[in-house]
Amino acid sequence: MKKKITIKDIAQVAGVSIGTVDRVLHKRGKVSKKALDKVTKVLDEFEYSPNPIARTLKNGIVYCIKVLLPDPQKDHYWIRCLEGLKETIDEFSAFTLDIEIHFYDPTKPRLFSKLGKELAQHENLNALLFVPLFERESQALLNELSAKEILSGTFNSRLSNDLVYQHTGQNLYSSGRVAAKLVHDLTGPGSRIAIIHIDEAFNNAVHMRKKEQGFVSFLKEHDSYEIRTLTLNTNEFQSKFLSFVEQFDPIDAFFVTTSKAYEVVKALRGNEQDYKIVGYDLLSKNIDCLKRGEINFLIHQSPKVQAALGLKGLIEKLIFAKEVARERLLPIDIVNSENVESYLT
Amino acid sequence: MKKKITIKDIAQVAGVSIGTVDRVLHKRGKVSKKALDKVTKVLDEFEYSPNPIARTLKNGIVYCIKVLLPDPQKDHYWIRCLEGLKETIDEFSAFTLDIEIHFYDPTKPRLFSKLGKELAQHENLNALLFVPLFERESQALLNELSAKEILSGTFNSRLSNDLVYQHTGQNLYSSGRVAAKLVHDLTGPGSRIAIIHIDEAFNNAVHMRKKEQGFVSFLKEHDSYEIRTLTLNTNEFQSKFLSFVEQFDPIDAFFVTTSKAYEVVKALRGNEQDYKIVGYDLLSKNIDCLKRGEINFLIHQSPKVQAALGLKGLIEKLIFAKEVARERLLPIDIVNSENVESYLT
DNA sequence: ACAAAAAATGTTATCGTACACAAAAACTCC
DNA sequence: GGAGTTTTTGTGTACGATAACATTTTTTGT
Repeated sequence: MKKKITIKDIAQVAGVSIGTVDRVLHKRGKVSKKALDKVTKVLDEFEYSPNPIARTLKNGIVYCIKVLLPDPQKDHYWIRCLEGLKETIDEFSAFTLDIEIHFYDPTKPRLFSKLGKELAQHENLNALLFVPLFERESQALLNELSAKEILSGTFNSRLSNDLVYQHTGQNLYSSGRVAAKLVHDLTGPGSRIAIIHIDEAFNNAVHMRKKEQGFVSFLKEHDSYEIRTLTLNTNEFQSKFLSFVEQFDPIDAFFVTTSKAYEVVKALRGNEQDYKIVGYDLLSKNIDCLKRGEINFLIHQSPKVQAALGLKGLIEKLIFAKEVARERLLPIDIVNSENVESYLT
Repeated sequence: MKKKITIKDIAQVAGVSIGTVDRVLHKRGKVSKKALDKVTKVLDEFEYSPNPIARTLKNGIVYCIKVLLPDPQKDHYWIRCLEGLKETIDEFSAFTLDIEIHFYDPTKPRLFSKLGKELAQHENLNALLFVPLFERESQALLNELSAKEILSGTFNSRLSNDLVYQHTGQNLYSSGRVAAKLVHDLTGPGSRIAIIHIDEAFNNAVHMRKKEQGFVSFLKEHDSYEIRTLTLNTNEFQSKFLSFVEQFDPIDAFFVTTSKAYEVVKALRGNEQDYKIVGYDLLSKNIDCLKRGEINFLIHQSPKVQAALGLKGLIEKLIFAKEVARERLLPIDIVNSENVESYLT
C-alpha cells in the first residue's frame, strides 16, 4: 500500500500553495508560467490524481448523466436493460449522482432525434448513454454531444463512429459463428439450413447482416451446407414464411437472427419434422419454447449487463477519472434448457 | 433524489449535539437513557445511515480483508481468480482498504488450517475470503471467524454451513444437467456415455458427485443411455483409463467432471472414432483441444468472476453496509470453439 | 517614482464523520 | 452546601479537495 499523495504534498514539493495547485489542476488561469511549469512537473512526476472521495464529499459536485433507452413498454426486450441500469445506480448510491432515464419509441426516429436534442441542451449534463437504434439520427446526436464535450456512451447497437467515448456490446459476427457451430453440431454435413431475418419495427438490418455473415463464414469453412435466407418483417410473417418453408423443404435447421424465434416455432407447430432452431435473446416466449425443446439454443446478448456496464463506465470516468477500453465486448452466452435459469437472476 | 440526512440533522431534531449522536451510533456508552432513547427514535425514524464517503475520508478507518487462495503455481486454475481479485481491488482503489492475498498448497490440508488460524488471529481483521477446498478444516476456520465476529466469504466450493456470511459459486447439479443436455444433443438416444472423474490432488469428490448426479438425472429423464463411470486420480490415469475404454467400447461420449478433459483427449488420440467430449474449465490446454475440435464443449465456472464478486460482496458490506444474498449463483456458461475467445478478456 | 489596476498567490471555510478534549451537569460525601 | 468525583454533553479539529475571499506581488500609466 503506497501512501497516497495529496494536493498538499504537491504544493509543498512545488513550493507553492494548495490554491495554486488547485488552479493548475482545474485550468482556471491566474497562474504564472513559472508556477505552472513547476506544478505540472511535480504533478505528473508523482502521478497525482485527486481523491474522488474527498471530491465527492465537497458537495456541489453532482454529476449529471442521462440515459436514452427504447421504451420497454413498446418492446419488452429493454426491460432487462432497465434492471441493469437500476443495479448500477444502486451500486453508486453513495455518490452524488443525478441520473435520469428517458424512453423513446423504438419505431419513431424523429422522436428519438427530438428527445436527444432536448437532453443534450441541458447545460450541466456530463454524460449521455443511449442505444443508437437509428444510425443517422444517432450520428447527429453524437456530433452535438461531442461539440458540447458531453461524454457519450452507447450499448447494444454499435455505431462506426470515432466520436463515441465508449461502447459496450457484443461481437455480432462472432455470435453468428457461434450459432453456426451449434447448428453444425446439431445437424451435421449436407444439411439444409434456413437463415431467417424477422425485422422488428425498427431498423436493425445491419445487425442481422453481421450475424448472417458470421454464420455463413463458419459453415463455409466446414461442410457443404444448403443455405437459404429469408428476410421479412413482422407483419409479412404470416403470409411469406410458410411458403418459404414449403419451397425449401426439407429443412433441417433454422437460424433466427432476431429475438423472434418463437414466431418460427409457432408457425412450424403441427409439422411432424424435427427442426433444429437457434435464436437470440431470453424473452419469456423464447424461454418457454426452449424449455419445451422447440428451440435448441438461444444466444444471450446480456442486455442487463450491457446496460449496467455501459452506465458504470461513464460513472467511473466521471467520478474516478478511470479510463476504460473504448469498446467492451461481452461474452457470447450459449443458452439451452438447462442453464437458462442461471441467467435469469 | 431525496435529500441526504446527516448526523447534524439528527442531532438537531433530537435536540442534542452531534457528539451524543455519534456516541449512540458507535455504542461507546456515556449516554443518558433519556438521550439514548430520543436519539435512537429519531435515528430510525429518518432511517439514517452514515455517509460512507465521509467516513472513508476521515481516515483511520481502514478495513482489513484477507484472502486465502489455493496457490496458482501449484494449480494453474486459480490464476484467473487472482485476476478477478485484482480487478475488484482496483475497482475500490479509491477507498482505504487493506487487502492481502495469501496462498496455500491445495494438497496440504494441515497447512491450510495453520495459515487460516494465523490470519484469523490478526486482531483488526474485518473479513476473510477463502476457497474451502477442505471441508473439515474449513468448518473449523469458520467457527473461529464467527466467534471473533469476522465476516466470512467463500467461493468456488461450497460448505453446508450457516456460519458463512456469503458464498459465491455455481450450481454444480445444474451444471451436470447442462452437460447432459449437450451430450444428448451431440449423440442422441441409445448412446454409450462415459463419466470420467479425474480427481485432482485435493479432495473435490463432493463436487464431482454433484455434477454426476445432475448429469445422470437429465439422461434418465430423456432417452435410454448406457452409462459407465470411472473414478481415478491423476497418477492412476495412464494405467486405468485405456483399459476402461476398451472394456466399455464402443463409447460415444465422455463427460469429464474436472478440468482434466485434455488428458482424456490426449489418451484417445490415434483412435479413429469420433468421440464427443464435454468437460470443464477454460485452461489453456482445454482451449487448445476445443479449438482443434477434440473437445466439443467446456463448461465455464467463471473463477475470475466468482473471486471478484466474492471480494466485492465483502467490501460493500464493510464500506456501504450493503447486504447481499447469502448465496450467489453464477451463470453456467457453455463454451465452444467459437465463443471461447469472448470469455478470455 | 508612485498610485492604481491587474495579476498572482495564499488563506480559510466547507462537505459529513470520528474522536480527542473541554465543559457542564449530576452525583457523592462529609 | 460546597469541594471533589463521576457521568454526561458539547466543541474543535482532521481527513482532502474546492472555491470564495484576502493578501501579496507585479504591471501599468503618468
